[in-house]
Amino acid sequence: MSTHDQKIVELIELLFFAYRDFVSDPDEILRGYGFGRAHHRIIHFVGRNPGIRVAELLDILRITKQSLGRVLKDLVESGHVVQREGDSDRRHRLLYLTAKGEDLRERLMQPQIERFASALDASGGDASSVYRDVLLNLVNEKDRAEVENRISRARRPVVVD
Amino acid sequence: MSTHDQKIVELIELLFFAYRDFVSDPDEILRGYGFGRAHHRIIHFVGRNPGIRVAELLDILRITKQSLGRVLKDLVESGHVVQREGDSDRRHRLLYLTAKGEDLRERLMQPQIERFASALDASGGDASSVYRDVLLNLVNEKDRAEVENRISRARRPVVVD
DNA sequence: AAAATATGTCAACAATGCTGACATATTTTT
DNA sequence: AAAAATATGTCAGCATTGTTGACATATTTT
Repeated sequence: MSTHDQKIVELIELLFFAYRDFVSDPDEILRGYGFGRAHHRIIHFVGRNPGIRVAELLDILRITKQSLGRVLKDLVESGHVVQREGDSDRRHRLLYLTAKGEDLRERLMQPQIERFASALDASGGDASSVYRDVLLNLVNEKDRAEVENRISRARRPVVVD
Repeated sequence: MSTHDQKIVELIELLFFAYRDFVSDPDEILRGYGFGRAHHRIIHFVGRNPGIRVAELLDILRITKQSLGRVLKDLVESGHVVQREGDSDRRHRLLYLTAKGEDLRERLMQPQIERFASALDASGGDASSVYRDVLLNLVNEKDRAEVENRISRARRPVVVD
């Protein structure tokens, strides 16, 4: 194994450690609600994509309808998410966060924002853009354009009650 | 929310997408063995830390003894991992990969190395070191020194049969 | 009218976390 | 030497979140 590969192995391992700690803060908050990581993902992506369709959410999360359904049901029942009939196509169920859902989304995100802010700060310069490039290029080539588009799309400030 | 925070939210989301795709290659390989992600983690960290103690592995993975035990048993039975009595302390069970285990470790790692190599390449310059810094700084402050030490520790080329 | 699509639901199962209790062997402390 | 602490293993049971496959309903497209 080359020196170059050795360095990469260190990055692979670091990604594990970083991810491990990165999700630990929200995990702890979620416990207080009786929710898990799956709930977090839904809250996050619905919040960032108001009016998202179920099929889109499935494509982002790469899980099955059944897995999503179970967890989504919890969130609708707890009043964090609402479903609306599609306008152009009434088969669609468009998903939105309620004010309560949006509050939770922000609460879960807060420690992650702080963690990233410190990490970028400690890493100096324009670490942010380099780091962003690498992450984006780790995504499957075929999904890269879509992901880039999705993350940078300005969020419409829609909260439904 | 500030522009700065907006940028960070994009990174948070990207981390999800990158991780999602990053683990997908090994996941597919593992299916062929009837193994899962938990098996991969053990194979990886035992391979990188030959002679590691059970307690250390638990600390890295942050799971319980029971969760580890179940999966570790599979790997011992399949002949990928062996346990040896500790030399200085005979209560210890030191873990090693067999040649078969080492082969699998490398096979699982290969697509991840390639993915990283392309991503770093596409991100130009010394993306590697910046990226590394950010990841390391995402790790909990109290664990950072230990993680840094662990990942950069040259692996003793020990394979036991 | 028929076919395709979007969503929901049921039942069963698998992987991988968890808690709590307890057993054994070994080492450390008293 | 006896007692306490430590490292590991194991049992039983349970929770979360993933899976497959089948089928139901409403709606849109052909």
